[in-house]
Amino acid sequence: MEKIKPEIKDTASVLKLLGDNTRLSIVSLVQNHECCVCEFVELLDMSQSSVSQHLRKLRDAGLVKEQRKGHWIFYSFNREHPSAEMVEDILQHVPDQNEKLQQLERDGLRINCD
Amino acid sequence: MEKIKPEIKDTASVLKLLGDNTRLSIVSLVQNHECCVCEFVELLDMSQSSVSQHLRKLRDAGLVKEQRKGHWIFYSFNREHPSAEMVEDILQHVPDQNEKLQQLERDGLRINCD
DNA sequence: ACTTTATATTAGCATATGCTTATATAATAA
DNA sequence: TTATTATATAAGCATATGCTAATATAAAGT
Repeated sequence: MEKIKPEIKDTASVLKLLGDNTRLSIVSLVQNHECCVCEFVELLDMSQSSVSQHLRKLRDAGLVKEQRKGHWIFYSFNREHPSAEMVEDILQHVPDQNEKLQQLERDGLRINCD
Repeated sequence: MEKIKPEIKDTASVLKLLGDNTRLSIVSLVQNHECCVCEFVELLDMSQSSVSQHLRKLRDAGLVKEQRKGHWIFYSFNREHPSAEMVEDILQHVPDQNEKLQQLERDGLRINCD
C-alpha cells in the first residue's frame, strides 16, 4: 500500500515555510535535538521576538512541537507531520548544524533539563 | 568523497522558489517532460503573463532551462543545478502531474516539435 | 513588408512577510 | 506578593511578492 501524498498546495506551503534561512536552520537544529528559544536566539544571533515569531509559524504548521520544562519551552521536530518524511529528505541536503550546538555546549550555554 | 552541499541560505532560496503552488507545479511538470509556456497556461489555468513571470524566476535561479523550437520556447528541468538532487527528492513527495499532461495529449493540445 | 503567434516585460496595486520596539503572559524565585 | 526570567504577542513599518492590464519583442507565415 502506498503512502498518501499530501496535496501539492500543502507541500508548497511546507516548502514556503522552509524557504527562509532562519526557519530552515531551526528545523535543521531540532531534527536531532530539542532546543529552547534562548538557544535559538544564541545560535542564530537574532532577537528573541523574531525567533519566537518564526517558531510560531513552524508550530502553527505543525512542523515542530513544544514542551515546557521548568523555565524553558523546548521545541522539537514533529515526526507525525504529513510532510515529515519530505522534510527529513530535504534536511539531508542541508549542512550539519550540530557543530554549532556543540560549540554552545562547550561554552556552557546549552540548557539541559534532564 | 562527499558531495558538496550548498550553503543553507542557497538551499533556503531554492525552497522559497518551490514554496509556491504554481512554481512547484511547473517544476514537477518539467521533471519528466519538456513543456512550453502555452501548455503551462493551459494546465495551470493562469494568465500567460503570470506563468511567464514564474518561469523567469525559475530560470534566473537556474532550476529550469529554456530552448526555442520554432514557435515555442520549451522549458525543462536543469539537472546540473547544485540543488537538483534535493529538488528531485522533493518531487517524489508531490502527487504526479503526468495525468494532466496525458489529458492535454488526449485533447490534442500538446505541442510537439520532434 | 505586414501580420500573426508565442512569449517577455513593465507598471501598478493589494497583500504578505520579516523585522524592531514595546508590552503581555506565565512560571519560578525570593 | 513581588520580582525575575523565559517566552509570546501586538503594532508599525519597509520591503517582497504575485497578480492584472497593457505593451514590447521576436520568430514565422503570407
